[in-house]
Amino acid sequence: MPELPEVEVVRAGLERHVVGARVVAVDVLHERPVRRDPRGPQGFALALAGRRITGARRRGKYLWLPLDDGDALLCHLGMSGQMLVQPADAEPEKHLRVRLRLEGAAQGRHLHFVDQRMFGGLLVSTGGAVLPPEIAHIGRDPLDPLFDLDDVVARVRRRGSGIKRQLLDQTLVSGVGNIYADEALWRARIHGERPGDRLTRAQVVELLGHARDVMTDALAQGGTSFDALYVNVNGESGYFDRSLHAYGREGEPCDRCGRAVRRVAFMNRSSYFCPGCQPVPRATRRRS
DNA sequence: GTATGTACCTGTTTGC
DNA sequence: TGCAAACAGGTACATA
Repeated sequence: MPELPEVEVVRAGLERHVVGARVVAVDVLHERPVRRDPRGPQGFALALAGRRITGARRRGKYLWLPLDDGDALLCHLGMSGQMLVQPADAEPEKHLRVRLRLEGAAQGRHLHFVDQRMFGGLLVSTGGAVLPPEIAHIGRDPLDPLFDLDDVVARVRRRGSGIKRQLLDQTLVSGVGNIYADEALWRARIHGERPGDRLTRAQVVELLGHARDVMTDALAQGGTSFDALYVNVNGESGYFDRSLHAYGREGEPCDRCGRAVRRVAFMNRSSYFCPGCQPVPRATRRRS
């Protein structure tokens, strides 16, 4: 389940393996992953053909490959997306959706966009080499040198929404997904349903620091992986899941206090927290 | 602008 | 054994 660390691993892999390559031809094998490109599948393929890849950049969970004409190939991995650099004669993956045939720096190789659940996608962003306009609304992530901590803290403390929902709001702070939100909240000993406007400045600063740290730690280990869906650009799985304290640990003892980790429904998914270290706020206590 | 809920998508697991 | 429901969850969009 790609979050910021996994996307960064993919970005770094693409930077190493495909920058400088020219796209010779594009095969769109399924239309859904290019649904956000207004040109349609054929227009998408035509817009990419002949272009040279000049870089590999990222903001939050989005990554893009700037092209030599000032446009960019914008990519989101969604739930199950992969970008794989493969030999030209490689057997196509079961869920191969888009194939870019490359020459030049990646002579004889293909870039495969593989995505089982197809929440991810690709599009050619007009004039998007520096920052695709399609993701101009996405906030900077905590690993970005220009991340404005004071501004984010102030905005969090102005809203009454639960702090976990805010952590997952990519316009506020990007890159944090369900897994790392639960881990950062566990580290900060804050329950995800605590309203942002009821937290102190120091608490929000500490929480965002933990969000940054948990993603930095994951990045150092090559990203998190829970199943075969996530592999990096060379097909190698990450293994950060061994270091998780909250996510996916329902019923297991908290590593800090020993209380059983609980799971609750949250936004059509799950939240994991320690009822000892992360007390449920009073206003929502009756619901749990 | 804020707050909240839901559709999208497929493979696997769980329950009857 | 077989089928249905639940589950995983990031993003865009709708609604109030």
